[in-house]
Amino acid sequence: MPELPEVETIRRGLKKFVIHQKIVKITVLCEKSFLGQPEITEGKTIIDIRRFGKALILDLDNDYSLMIHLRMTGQLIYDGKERYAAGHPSDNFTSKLPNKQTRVVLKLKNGTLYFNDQRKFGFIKVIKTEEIKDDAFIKKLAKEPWEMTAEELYQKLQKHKNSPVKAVILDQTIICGLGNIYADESLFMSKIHPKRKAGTISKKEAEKLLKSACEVMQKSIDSGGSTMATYVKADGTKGDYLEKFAQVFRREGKSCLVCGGKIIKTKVAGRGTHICPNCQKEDHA
DNA sequence: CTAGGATCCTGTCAGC
DNA sequence: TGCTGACAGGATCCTA
Repeated sequence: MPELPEVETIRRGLKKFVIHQKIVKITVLCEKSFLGQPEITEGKTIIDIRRFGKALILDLDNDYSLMIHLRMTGQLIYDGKERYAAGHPSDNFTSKLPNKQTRVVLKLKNGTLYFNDQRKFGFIKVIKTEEIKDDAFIKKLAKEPWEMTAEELYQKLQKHKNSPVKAVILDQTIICGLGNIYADESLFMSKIHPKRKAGTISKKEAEKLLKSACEVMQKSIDSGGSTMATYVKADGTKGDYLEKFAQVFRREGKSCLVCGGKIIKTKVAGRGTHICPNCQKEDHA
């Protein structure tokens, strides 16, 4: 799914397009994609849009909120005077909606917000605004990289010392915001092999890793996420983190931009993982 | 408690 | 062409 930078990009975009709009009608096309009663939100106005890690919250004017998690393949596409689309990149951004992958349709006063999700892992749920902080997922979220000290990260790595470092930094209850792309990019930037046991990461390396995570994600936010945000307008700007900044992600077979060696793809913690074997040594010590 | 693997679901692509 | 297995920008659940 969209990782933290993409969700932040969505938040900013939606803030521009749907805030202060009234939800006229919600149509649920896939039962498992919408939890709670849609009727509670109908006729209510969106007054704020917040983000907790990779989760998005639309606050309404009746003390209820809509919590949205895109997981792997979720997308939010606003179709009004102009179109704003963000989330998992696909042709849906520009195609006619609703389509086969549309799970929920939120008819707003001046446009329509489509929730598309190929794999149905994502969801929208109705929640009382004051109960968000007690939500099982929200409650467990760790700090985002820029709120955390290197010492804190180091201690957490020590606590999970037998797991591969990549698995540890993908855990949202340990450090919040990284997903598969930014985990690979952060590890490459800090010259750490993703398979190394978390316990072998020195304080110095933890510091470098934290700094890299901040840098990689901030850069992506600044450029509008990785391929995600699309204004379908004449001059359409487009997020293009992968093209512009990715050093290893989806670059297998290509040359490392630092040493010229060949980037390879392997598997760590059950996820596709990209590394430069020359810059990131497994047997560091 | 940690660590690892299976699982939710649909679609696409490489390799026979 | 048709089939098969692997894989996918996430997180949870189950087991040892």
